Amino acid sequence: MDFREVERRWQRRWKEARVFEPEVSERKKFFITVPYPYMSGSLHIGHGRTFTIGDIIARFKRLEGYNVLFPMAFHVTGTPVLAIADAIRNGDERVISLYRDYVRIYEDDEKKIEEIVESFKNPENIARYFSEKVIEDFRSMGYSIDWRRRFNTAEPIYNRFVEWQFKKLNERGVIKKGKYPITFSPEDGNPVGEDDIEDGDTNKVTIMEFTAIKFRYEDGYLVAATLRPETIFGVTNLWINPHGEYCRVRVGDEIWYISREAAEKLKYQKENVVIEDCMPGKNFVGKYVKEPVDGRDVPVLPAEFVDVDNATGVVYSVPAHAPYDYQALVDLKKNREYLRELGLSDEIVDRIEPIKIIDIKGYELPARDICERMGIEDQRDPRLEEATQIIYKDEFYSGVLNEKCGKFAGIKISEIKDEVKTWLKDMNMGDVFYETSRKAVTRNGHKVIVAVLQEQWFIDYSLQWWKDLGHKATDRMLFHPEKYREMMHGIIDWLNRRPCARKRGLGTRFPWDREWIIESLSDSTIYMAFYTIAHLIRESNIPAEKLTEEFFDYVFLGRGNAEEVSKRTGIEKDTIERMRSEFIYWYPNDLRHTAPAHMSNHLAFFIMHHVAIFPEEHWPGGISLNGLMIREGAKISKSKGNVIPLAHISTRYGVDLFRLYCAVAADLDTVMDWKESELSSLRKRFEKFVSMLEESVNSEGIEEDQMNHYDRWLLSRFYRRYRDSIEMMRSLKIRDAMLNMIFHFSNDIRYYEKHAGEERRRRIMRNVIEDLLKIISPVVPHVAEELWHMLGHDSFISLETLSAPRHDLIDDRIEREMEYVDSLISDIREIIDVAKIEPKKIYIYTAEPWKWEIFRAIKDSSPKTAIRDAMNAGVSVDKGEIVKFVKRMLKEKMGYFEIDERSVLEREKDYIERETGAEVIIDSSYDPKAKKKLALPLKPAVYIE
RNA sequence: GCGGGGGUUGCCGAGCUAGGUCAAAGGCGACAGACUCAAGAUCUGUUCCCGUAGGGGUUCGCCGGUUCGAAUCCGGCCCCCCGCACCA
Repeated sequence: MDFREVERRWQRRWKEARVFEPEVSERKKFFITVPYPYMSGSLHIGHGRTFTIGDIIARFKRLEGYNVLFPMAFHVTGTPVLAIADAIRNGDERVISLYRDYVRIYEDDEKKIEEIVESFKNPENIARYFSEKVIEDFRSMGYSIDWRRRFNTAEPIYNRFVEWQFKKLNERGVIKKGKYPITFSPEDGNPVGEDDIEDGDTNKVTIMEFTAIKFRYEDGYLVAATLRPETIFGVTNLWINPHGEYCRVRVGDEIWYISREAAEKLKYQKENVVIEDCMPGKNFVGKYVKEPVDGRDVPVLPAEFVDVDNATGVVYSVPAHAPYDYQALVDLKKNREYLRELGLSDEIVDRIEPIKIIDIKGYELPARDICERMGIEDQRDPRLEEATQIIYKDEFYSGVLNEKCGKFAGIKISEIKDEVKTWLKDMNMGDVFYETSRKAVTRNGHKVIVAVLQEQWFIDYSLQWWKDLGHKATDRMLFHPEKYREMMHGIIDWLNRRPCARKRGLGTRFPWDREWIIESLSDSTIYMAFYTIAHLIRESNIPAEKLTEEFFDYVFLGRGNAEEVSKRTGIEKDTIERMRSEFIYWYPNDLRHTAPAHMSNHLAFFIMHHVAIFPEEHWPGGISLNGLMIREGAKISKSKGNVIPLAHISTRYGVDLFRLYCAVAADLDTVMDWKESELSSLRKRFEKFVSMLEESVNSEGIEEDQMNHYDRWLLSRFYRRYRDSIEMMRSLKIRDAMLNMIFHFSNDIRYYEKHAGEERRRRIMRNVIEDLLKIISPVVPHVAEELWHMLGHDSFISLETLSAPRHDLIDDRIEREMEYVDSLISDIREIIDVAKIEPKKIYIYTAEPWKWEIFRAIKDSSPKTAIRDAMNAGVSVDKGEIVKFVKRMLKEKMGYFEIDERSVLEREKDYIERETGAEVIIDSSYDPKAKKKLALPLKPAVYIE
């Protein structure tokens, strides 16, 4: 078979006959989506896996009788396409050569390639060029996509849809504007992402929220930052670095004293921050500040461990619970000379005693206890970090605030921490100060700090009602593999406020603030709804302006009426009604197939946005996922140079072969390793399988009354596999189904041929070929279509429906008999091998009838009652013999199944002789080694000479 | 750190949600035989260890437990992978 020719022919005919363009009908429907690809380049085999699996599912659903919609569109919003166009415009050689390579996949003429890449200076051309190519690529992969419904995410009609989405979200009160902390580089004046940070990929930088507590000092506050605001009740003093530089800072109408570094950072976190004047840290030493809760006076003391470049550069001391504080205090008390140098009296430190505010089992005074246990003797000891971690963890989970903590007394830290924080803020005793989790610089060596965006639009996923709905949907949906359901629950819990607008990139303008562009993950959440009407918008040539809020309200939510909407928008009433019914018919999206990488963003938003906007009956039906594809053990990436473009599949491998490989190489949820060697061995086996099928096309099947025992065996095997495979496909065990139907069944065929010969194999295969082709057609549609037509059908197998499995042909007995013979043959082989015999004659002895009687009697017995049951079977044989026999049977763990051993052996005598190369004699009275008595039911005794 | 997943015989990889029929599917690799002048391809067999009669022994990350019986259930430990937001 000329696979390439076959692929092209059927792709052409599918297109001509519009077989994958489903219409609204009475039939049950199935709406499957695979996320649209991002159009910044061409797609490769790795992407191909996901789309291929999606297509296999779509095609299988058609076989099950569903009216299947599988649409596709193109994602172009966001910054990457823009960035690429910029780079090409700026003559960035790396990018230009990368894009030359991409274009070279499709074009031969170097001049033309140059022209095309030149045109990429305009980002729209990039999107357009690759969209067109992807359509070709997907067609060449045989994907059963309805292309009438395609669109790209930068089109005006789609922008209108995204605007509508945001208006609906706003109705629900989840679109908010406010402050938002991000990592930021003051020198670059830009936000920095993980990619921009030195070692950001390996050593993550997260944003920590410190509570800044205001201690009254002179005309303002000395502001100390802490991650443990609940310890404020145990504060004994403040620590300041005497060598640091501290500033008087005007923050709104307050005066704060913090380190210079902190002041610089604060400018990016609060409005109206002005540094007024700076002084050395030691100026503060020995002064007293007022602790805000009880108004106690506490001293400011010097400490070397205080880092002016961490948070506010001022920390408060809780020596009872913080190892650093405890140790610093101990050091200070020991070091009188140092005190004098700084002009401090002994008394100021001697008066300080740790205030214990947390009760916890196993500690008397936690900070002291841990320092003593670890043998820490100095505040510069690096193990203090570890000690802090230990105390923090223990206190957090099992510590309880004691009577010194006012209204928080008696509550566990883990339960009260956030409340203390809010309380401090509400009482204006505290504020928030953000700091990075570690000192970080950008790749150009610029300092990374936390900035707070003051006017950021975001979607507030933290709302409880919303999360509740998300969980509810997650509980009802289908997840495959099932383990992702748990993960989704976790992700929904973790979701928080998320910025949804940016200043740059392609996309939809923010409806209430045209300077902003809706961020491109937020515009790709409920777009499956848009597929249901996209082709009608185009068909009727409806301009984007007419796609108003009330239009979408009616079509997607059934609000208002068509008459009115038609009048207001000028869109034909019929068209509007048609769109409404199209949406009603196809929605919800029954299955979304994609890769697990999208769980925490796309898929979570997919669920959340649906539950916020749509009524329950239109919530997502399910999510299925397949793992990554790697190649020869390595990640597939342009920089590794191991990319195989999707466009090369057809010529280099063959599309059906690729599809089959995707189906069988790995289970859906595991990583698939593309190995050239496996692929070539798969090709050989597949080609052989196909030509074996071709041989049967013109053969005549075998009538049922003409069938022999081997024919029935093969049909039994086939329909058992066919029945099982349908179930496997239903539960998306595509790999198991195909291994079963193609490879395991091939072994059956080979076995059959050994018994019945090649000619008869061709004929018996004609009996099953149509059902076989159907079940494998989702995976290898071109070959299946070709053979289907060779068999004389005019219909498309792609639109056929599965026949019910022939349960009447599944015959346990006949299969057991063959197993029996084969296990006997392998026993004989083993004996020959172990005993090193040149076999001439093989004597086979079947078990005596009384053994069968007992076998029958104990078939349902437990091991404990088997002997008793055997005794009661009424067999007149020596009791000792019976016990010995039953014990052996128990050991063999033989499953009960009754066959007439002797007649099976007689029938298969020739076969056994052929396989063993010796003469076979059954139940002879010649028994020189007294083997017969060793025979068990289903396990004959053997003597070889 | 938080959340999710996993460690299986030379390698890859099923089985482990419903414990026994599991020395454990399948593929790759290796070995032997058939075919061939030869190579390749194909087919057949073998591929944890021992064994001159179909048997025995030791395995499924480590330690322990439940059970007549565990790769499969429970507890602890070690190791590995993935995601963690303003980025598609």
